[in-house]
Amino acid sequence: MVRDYLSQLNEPQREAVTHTQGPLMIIAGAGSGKTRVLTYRIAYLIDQGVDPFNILALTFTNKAAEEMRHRIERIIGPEARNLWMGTFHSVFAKILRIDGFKLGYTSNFTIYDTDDSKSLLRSIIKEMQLDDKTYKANYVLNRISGAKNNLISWQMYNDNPIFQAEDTAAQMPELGRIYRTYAMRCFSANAMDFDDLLFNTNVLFRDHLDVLNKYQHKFRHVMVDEFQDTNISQYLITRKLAAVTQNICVVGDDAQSIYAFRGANIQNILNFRKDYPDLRVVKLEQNYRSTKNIVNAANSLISRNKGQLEKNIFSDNEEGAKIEVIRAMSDNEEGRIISHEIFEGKLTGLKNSDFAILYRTNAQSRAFEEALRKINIPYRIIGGLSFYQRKEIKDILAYLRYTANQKDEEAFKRIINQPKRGIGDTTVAKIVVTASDQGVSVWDVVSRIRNFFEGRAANAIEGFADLIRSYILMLEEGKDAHAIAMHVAKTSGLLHELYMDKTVEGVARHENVQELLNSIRSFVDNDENEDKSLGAFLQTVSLLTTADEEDDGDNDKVTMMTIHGAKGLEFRHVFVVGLEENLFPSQMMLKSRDDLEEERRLFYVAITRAEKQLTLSYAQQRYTWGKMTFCEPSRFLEEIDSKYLRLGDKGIPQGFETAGRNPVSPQRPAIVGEPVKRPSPASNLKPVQAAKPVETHVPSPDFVPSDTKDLKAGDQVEHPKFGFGEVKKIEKMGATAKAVIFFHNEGEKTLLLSFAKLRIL
DNA sequence: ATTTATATCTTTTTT
DNA sequence: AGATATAAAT
Repeated sequence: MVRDYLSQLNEPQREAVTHTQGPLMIIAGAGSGKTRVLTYRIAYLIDQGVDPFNILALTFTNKAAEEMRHRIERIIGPEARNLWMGTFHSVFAKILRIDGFKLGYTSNFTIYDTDDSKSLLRSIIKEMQLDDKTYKANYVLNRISGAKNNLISWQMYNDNPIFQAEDTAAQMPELGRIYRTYAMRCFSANAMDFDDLLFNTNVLFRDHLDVLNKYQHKFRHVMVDEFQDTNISQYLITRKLAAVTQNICVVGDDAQSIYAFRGANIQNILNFRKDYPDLRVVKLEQNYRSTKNIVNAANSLISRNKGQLEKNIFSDNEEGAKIEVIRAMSDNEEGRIISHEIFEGKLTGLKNSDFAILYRTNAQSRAFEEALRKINIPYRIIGGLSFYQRKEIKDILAYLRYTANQKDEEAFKRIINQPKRGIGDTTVAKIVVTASDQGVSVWDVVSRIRNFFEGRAANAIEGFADLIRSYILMLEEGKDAHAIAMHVAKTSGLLHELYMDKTVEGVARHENVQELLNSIRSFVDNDENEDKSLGAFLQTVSLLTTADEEDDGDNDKVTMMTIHGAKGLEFRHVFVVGLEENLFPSQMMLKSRDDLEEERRLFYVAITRAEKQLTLSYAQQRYTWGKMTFCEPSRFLEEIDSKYLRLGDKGIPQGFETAGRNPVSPQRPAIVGEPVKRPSPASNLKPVQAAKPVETHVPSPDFVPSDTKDLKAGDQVEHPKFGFGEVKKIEKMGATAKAVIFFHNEGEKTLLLSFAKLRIL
């Protein structure tokens, strides 16, 4: 049966949907209707008689999977529930939960997040008595992660002299040993980090052919979305799964590959051709999303990258408005201008949800938050400090993790003295030593502490052990995740501690915990989750994407996120902000990987999110690490063919709180001097009309920050960014002192004096 | 053993 | 500016 949805597709799209037997690669340009094709393809497979149970679809975020599942459900009905869909990590975590025992893991293994991994590495480095300044946990983790993503085990790493040589050259000859210890510690903690989920799946399929066989026959059709962002480890898993049926379909766009930093490999696309000689390739080249102007501008940018897969992205949409380029004096002004533009856009009938602000780093969101709040535009931030990374949440989760898995060393370290129960570092160290001396686990010592220790600390530990035992008992009785979490929150003392804390933060934290409990309840109440156990919940939670977090139901909000988070989304009007050299392209990326092309692809992704309107902005100065720095416009601004651009005729927003703003304090005479010379941008890109510089404080030419140690209340001061103000009070805390200063233009600020660039007048 | 004060570092993106 | 680690004081 051929449903009418096929008639809604163009020729290549239809081919992508109906080519169901044998390997298929879909090169899907930005906005080419990829999601629609994937959805219909699955629906079509089911219409052709394939059981949803036999279809595996790997997506980039869990949210994307859920969304697709719902779309499919609308076409083919509730059968869609049986599809296997999700991220690589979540699908293979599920498989490892079932079959991981063959590798020596139990089904309730813990998933270590990046923080856990780093913390474990830090303690290993310390134990090995290595210098933690040469061996940075971050770097070490990256190195190990890179190895795992290329399927290099710690044994192989240590056997291969090339790695030794590399590490010695980098002054870190002990990396191999660290890798070894790390891997063994994770294993004995019954824990896997993110990379292990993929690595161990590979090992499982390599060493246990019965398991491989089972899944090869189960998944008769395998589909991979965002194929350009898969790494070798992921690729090999899919290749193995599809080895029998050869029914593998990958969808990707080399121009949108932006995760090489975490091991993604565009080579996969090329390898794919070699691995499947009778591969069918379909190119989706028509962009349905954006105006001609935006599509052409994006093409003009991306054509600067070498080694593109050949394709010709075009649009039949209207010509559309030109891309607006805005120059702002400062990061704060950038926020003001853009919030103002959104305000104006809404006057023309657009909704908040039509707008998105995209930036390179999460830290950039601050200026926009402030500006939007000021004029009462609701917004939503995706990413950043995620809900599940907050301390209070991680504490509760650590209790739950420890209840599920007493070998979880990181969880143990987190909760043993949280809330305070008089068990300090020395006590913990004693326990750990005893455990390894006796050749038993830490939990063995803790749960039978009387056999080893007595005294004050032993009492506290006994109390802790009893607590945990009561939780384990609930787990064994088969109580669901919510019942256990509720009990843990109440009896651990965490909730009570937060309840007692009446500060603003304390109340917020208490609410966060309540929210966590609610979300556990909805997990348990959700009929789509068949496994309601604590273990199932924990695994789901640790693999949540930042994009997965629920919103509060009010959806008409301006969206703010990093460009990485924006993949797969589209908005009517997109602002790409912070287009400054060293910020975007990121200095870090250029320094560590020397990869301008990936940054350019990132910019390409950002641009192609826009449907009708695109605004690019950069600031001339910006506060970073408490210091004001001058910025140069990003080279990317020049890389777009200027015929698609309209250079800022909109310097500074009129009205709002900026009116009447003046660099000169009303109480002080203007300081006369040469106009401040700003370093002229190396770029030849000049806005048609210079922005009026009146809006921000221009520091006096002879600005020399005074020694602030004799600063006192009542002093008049000048600050290069905030302008003139008066000191309200000084808060001294030992060597660190803070000054509360009322700035005439900016209001009250609290400055750390060791950072503050203040001039006493 | 725990709390508080001081010193040091960080610098990106995310499963 | 923030977090986190170390040192000193309670």
